[in-house]
Amino acid sequence: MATRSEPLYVQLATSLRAKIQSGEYPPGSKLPSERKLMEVYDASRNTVRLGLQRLVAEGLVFASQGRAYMVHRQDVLVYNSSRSEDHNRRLAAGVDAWVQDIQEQGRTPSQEISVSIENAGPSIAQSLEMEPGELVLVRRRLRFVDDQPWSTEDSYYPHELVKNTPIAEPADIPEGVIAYMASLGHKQTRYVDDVTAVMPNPKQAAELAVEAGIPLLVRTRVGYTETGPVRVTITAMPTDRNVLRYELGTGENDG
Amino acid sequence: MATRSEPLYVQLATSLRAKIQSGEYPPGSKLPSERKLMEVYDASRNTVRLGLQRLVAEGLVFASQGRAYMVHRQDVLVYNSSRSEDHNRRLAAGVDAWVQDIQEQGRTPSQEISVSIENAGPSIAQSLEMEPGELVLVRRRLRFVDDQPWSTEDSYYPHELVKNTPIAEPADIPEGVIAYMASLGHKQTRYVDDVTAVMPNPKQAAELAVEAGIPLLVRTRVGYTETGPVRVTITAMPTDRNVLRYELGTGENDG
DNA sequence: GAGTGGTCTAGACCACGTC
DNA sequence: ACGTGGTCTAGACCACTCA
Repeated sequence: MATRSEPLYVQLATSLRAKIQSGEYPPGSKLPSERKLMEVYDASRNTVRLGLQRLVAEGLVFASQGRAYMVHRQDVLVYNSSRSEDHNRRLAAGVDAWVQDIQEQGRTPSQEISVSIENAGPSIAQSLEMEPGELVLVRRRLRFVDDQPWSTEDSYYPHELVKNTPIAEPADIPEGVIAYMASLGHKQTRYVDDVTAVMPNPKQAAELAVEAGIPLLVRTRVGYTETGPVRVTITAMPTDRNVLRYELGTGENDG
Repeated sequence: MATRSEPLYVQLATSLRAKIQSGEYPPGSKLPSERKLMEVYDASRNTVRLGLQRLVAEGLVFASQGRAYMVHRQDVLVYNSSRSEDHNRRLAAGVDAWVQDIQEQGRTPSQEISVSIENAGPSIAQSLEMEPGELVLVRRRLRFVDDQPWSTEDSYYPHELVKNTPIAEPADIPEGVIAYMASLGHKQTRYVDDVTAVMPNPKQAAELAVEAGIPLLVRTRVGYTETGPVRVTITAMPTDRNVLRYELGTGENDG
């Protein structure tokens, strides 16, 4: 099977992985300590750590100082991306779509909002069809579920469009930003989402409290009115607690 | 800023990361060797490796035996998920939507198909509203772009629905599976996509030739006819070469 | 063959959690 | 106080790539 024999630390990882998947170490349980595993697998501590690290990188287990390695628990909520800008639905609820999605799953959402004015970077400028360096208003939201950090959502607007409006204030907008912009004459009629995933950088890892080995799902949404793009929203969601959902019917893309 | 001073290997990673992002080590270039970095940062080899490993885990650089660490190149293609089941478009092209997407970006797509009959696992069974253990036909596709592995796509069908049809053969279906199933009386009218990301397990990493630190984007699509689900497709795409796109218009989700 | 990363050992001390 | 993981050293030999 293997060309030679596999490295010791790979064997150790394979062995522990099998025990986790078989239920010998169920979600939430502790693994034996590194020193214990040294004896069991007759390996040095560094080798044991290499093997454990592999499981951490797969997102199977996580470690923290002073405590034993623990098997990861899954607790995933669904964020329905295809209806998240639904105008009627938002108005009926009086809250934003994410808040409603989370409440429907029996959880308590909250968010911290901060607002700043920045120079558009190259990618934001391109999406908004502006020149790099032009002013954009940035609305950053850190979202919590049951007081645990859950996702970040950063929206970029051309500054000219939203200055001196409630959008430029760091507070909730009851009817939602989309509806408010429509009342200003900027009614968004089309959205393009690009979805990818990255490993968190240190800043993101701290902000969202993600364990090592958990990727971030990144959705970049550009909102268009009849005349052009007016908003870019970048949402970052740790995949150990989020699934992004799109519901599609036939006929909508036949044009 | 930091509570104390940061660990040496973190400082090393931070320093190298900055040099990569500033362009001192551009994409495709080589990093100094581990032994060289030992001198520069006055650290042991293990410590140097810890720091480099951090950059590998972020997907910034990759390593392979006998060669220097190299800064990762990006080469990303777009897969437009919202139109991928578009009936008219598929018929016009005579090829499947993924093939058309790739060709439109000036690249050469190809795929290997294999077919098997399996017992449905719990998650597949639930999606197809079957009992676990009932027979499903599995159509696995390994997709290539310019002869490089690009993504995998595994489709699951209730065996009763497709046995003794071309779908059960490991070959291309010129008009596409969706159109063929429609001609059998199973016209899919609605799709639900769940998107998440995972770190590849060893098997996936080998099959798709992904470097360490690159997450896989995983799309699970369930296709429904008027009477119920008839197909589950799981697509796995390394995020260093794929972006998933959804185009949404207002009105489509107002129900 | 020289240089690279990959694997591995056998120690040491520190920081943190739990008791 | 004790056990846990976190950081770090100073070696060694192996496997692979490239000139």
